[in-house]
Amino acid sequence: MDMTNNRLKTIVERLERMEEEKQAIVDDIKEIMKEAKGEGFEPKILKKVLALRKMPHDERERLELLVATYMAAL
Amino acid sequence: MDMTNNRLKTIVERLERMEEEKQAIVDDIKEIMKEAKGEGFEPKILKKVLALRKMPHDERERLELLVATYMAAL
Amino acid sequence: MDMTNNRLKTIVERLERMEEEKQAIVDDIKEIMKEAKGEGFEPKILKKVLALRKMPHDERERLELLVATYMAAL
Amino acid sequence: MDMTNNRLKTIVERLERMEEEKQAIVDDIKEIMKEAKGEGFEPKILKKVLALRKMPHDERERLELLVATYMAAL
DNA sequence: TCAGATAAAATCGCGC
DNA sequence: GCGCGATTTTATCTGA
Repeated sequence: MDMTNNRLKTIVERLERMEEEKQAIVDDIKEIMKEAKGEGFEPKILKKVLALRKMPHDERERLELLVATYMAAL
Repeated sequence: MDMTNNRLKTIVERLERMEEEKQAIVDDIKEIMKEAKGEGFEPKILKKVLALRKMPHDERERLELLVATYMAAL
Repeated sequence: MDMTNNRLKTIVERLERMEEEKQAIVDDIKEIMKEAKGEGFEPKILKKVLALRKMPHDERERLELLVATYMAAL
Repeated sequence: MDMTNNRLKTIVERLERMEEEKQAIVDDIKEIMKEAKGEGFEPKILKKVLALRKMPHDERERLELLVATYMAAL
């Protein structure tokens, strides 16, 4: 058998497995959101909370980039 | 202690863990694409192949037929 | 007055005007798509048709051939 | 002649004209960036400046959304 | 040419 | 079911 075809098959199947895993996690997240909603927590607000908790990292990176940019601009 | 706050904390932390896992998989997929590219497989084509394999057969036919129809009408 | 600052101002304002024009066209395109949908044409297919007509003929053939090759190899 | 085909043709050609206009503007913006670069202004910085000048609007919207969200969450 | 950053487009999920 | 807003994915661009 052609080894190149074999290699392609291996790659595609690996990617497909990983896409499945990813999708499974996405589904789990949705499921948790749904449960939380059933307990009175709004998904919309939960998402906002997650975003806010994640923000400090992003925000710090953004600030560092801006500082570097303007240092370079001078 | 307020059980509702505790419950909320549990939910948020679970979601954050899952988001991390998801991100790890996304990074892995990128890594594999990169490797595949190094072996001569075009990521762009690989993505198209994955999309085609994922799509229901009849849906794919429907799209192709419609595109052909529109093209012919022009 | 500092001529360099003046020049910078001119450049920035020109760019801002062009960004606005660009956005106006983007909005118009969306509007036409919406109208077309109302007449029974699927925006998704219309976009594919536009992409196909825009793509150089040989590039299109190259992509289709590669996809077919990969699919066949699996 | 089939009026539907005619209508489709009209729509597609309108869209193609608008895409051309859009592309022309995109090209103009690039051209100006290039000129500015020739005069010593870095495109990277210019883009940052444009983003900053545009931000107040976006930022205000973001804040208003946050306020509304948390009011709703209470 | 390539990786990393930016912007554009497509998709998804909510609310009406 | 449809439009709208948010998220995710794809394509483009710039600098190394």
